Amino acid sequence: MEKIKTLLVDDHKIVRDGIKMILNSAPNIEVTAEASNGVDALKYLENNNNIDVVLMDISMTELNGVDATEIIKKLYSKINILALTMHSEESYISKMMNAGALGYVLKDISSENLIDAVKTVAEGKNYYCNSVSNTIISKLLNPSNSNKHQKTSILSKREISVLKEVTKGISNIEIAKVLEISNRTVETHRRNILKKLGLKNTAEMITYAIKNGYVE
Amino acid sequence: MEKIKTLLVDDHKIVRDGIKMILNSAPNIEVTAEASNGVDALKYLENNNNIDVVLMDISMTELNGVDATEIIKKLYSKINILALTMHSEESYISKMMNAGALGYVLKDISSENLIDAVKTVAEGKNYYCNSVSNTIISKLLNPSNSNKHQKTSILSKREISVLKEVTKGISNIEIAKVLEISNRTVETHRRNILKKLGLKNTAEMITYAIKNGYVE
DNA sequence: TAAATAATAGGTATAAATACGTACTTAATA
DNA sequence: TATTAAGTACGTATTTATACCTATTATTTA
Repeated sequence: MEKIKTLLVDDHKIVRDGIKMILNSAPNIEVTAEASNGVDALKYLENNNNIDVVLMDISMTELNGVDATEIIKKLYSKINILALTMHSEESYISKMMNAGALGYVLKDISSENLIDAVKTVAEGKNYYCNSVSNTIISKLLNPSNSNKHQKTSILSKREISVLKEVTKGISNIEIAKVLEISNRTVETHRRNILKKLGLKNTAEMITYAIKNGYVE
Repeated sequence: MEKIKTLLVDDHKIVRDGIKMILNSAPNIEVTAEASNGVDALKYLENNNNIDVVLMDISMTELNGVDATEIIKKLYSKINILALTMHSEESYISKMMNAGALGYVLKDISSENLIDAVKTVAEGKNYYCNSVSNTIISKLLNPSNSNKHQKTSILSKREISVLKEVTKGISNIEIAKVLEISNRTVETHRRNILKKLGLKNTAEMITYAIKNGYVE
């Protein structure tokens, strides 16, 4: 039987090493390559045509997992991607699935289930670990519950720029200078951001931005 | 030769599994137990007297790595603790070392170096991975460089309480109600926090609080 | 014991953010 | 083509936060 060839993408070497040992212990899975960020992963895929499944972390320097997933699916549609991350927030899940991931598992998964996940995704099927599928199901059953977070991706490009500037701790007037618009426009963007996300002030905005990966 | 008995504390099962395989592959190290947070780690140590080295993550629910380290060193001074985390910020390093950790390594460490680290710490000696020792050295060479972060721990208890409330996005008047003090006192605390940390507004305060582990 | 710090709180003033309404232009879409 | 969303911007008013200053009490430290 042909082994499933995987590419591990995670910025922590010791985590890669550990997962490598776990997957290599499965008879029909092989860790063929690894990368510490999205850019390195893309470089590897450019030069090699032997990967079946990519295990992708989300939080990485250089190129994050969501964007990397999107690019990989565009360039190499046959490669299946399994998100392997510590983020259980719905916004991350939907971002990764929209980007083209087939599966989504958290890092508190057991070795056995991780092996299952890789096999399932390799067959082109979806795989979610329990807590992730619960999140998805509760969203389907109670969509109003998740409206607040759903609207995350509804932020426009300009609003995201403003949000990023706000987290730097600079005033509207300074933000206006950076973005080359009026400070009144910055105010309007801030108001719309708060409205869209159901937040009420700077403090909530920044907590939101950090938790949802708009900064760092 | 007697094996070094270790306790792994990390909230992600797959990470524990991986590190377990790495350490168990070393002839004189053995992963004797594991815990997913500080509380569970303490429970294990209460009932068992067989651990030489604790590998401790920092960010965990229930009881974080810094506090857990402090408690373990007080109760079981013979146990040596190695911090194993993704945080390279100086504030985390000094917090863990002050709490009583002997070593500090990042999760991008190689398997070989991790095994070295465990052996070194087991002998009661300090171990730092390269990037960590560089951070420490640059601090010694240029202390002014780190003044801003040094002052972290200078926040008083009350100031920390206020800081935590601020990150919730509630107003001074609401914070005052929660802490049962005047809103003018809250203002004073906020002003002192900003002054001590060299920050200038709510936005910077929240970014600071999140990055330095005061919340979540 | 003298000095410093923590925790408390008020006066007064300014700066910044938020609320709500309105409005124009352009591009995308039903 | 009519409508919607994005991006721009202003008027006015209110609420919050920040900037100074001062001050009392208790505790800690030099």
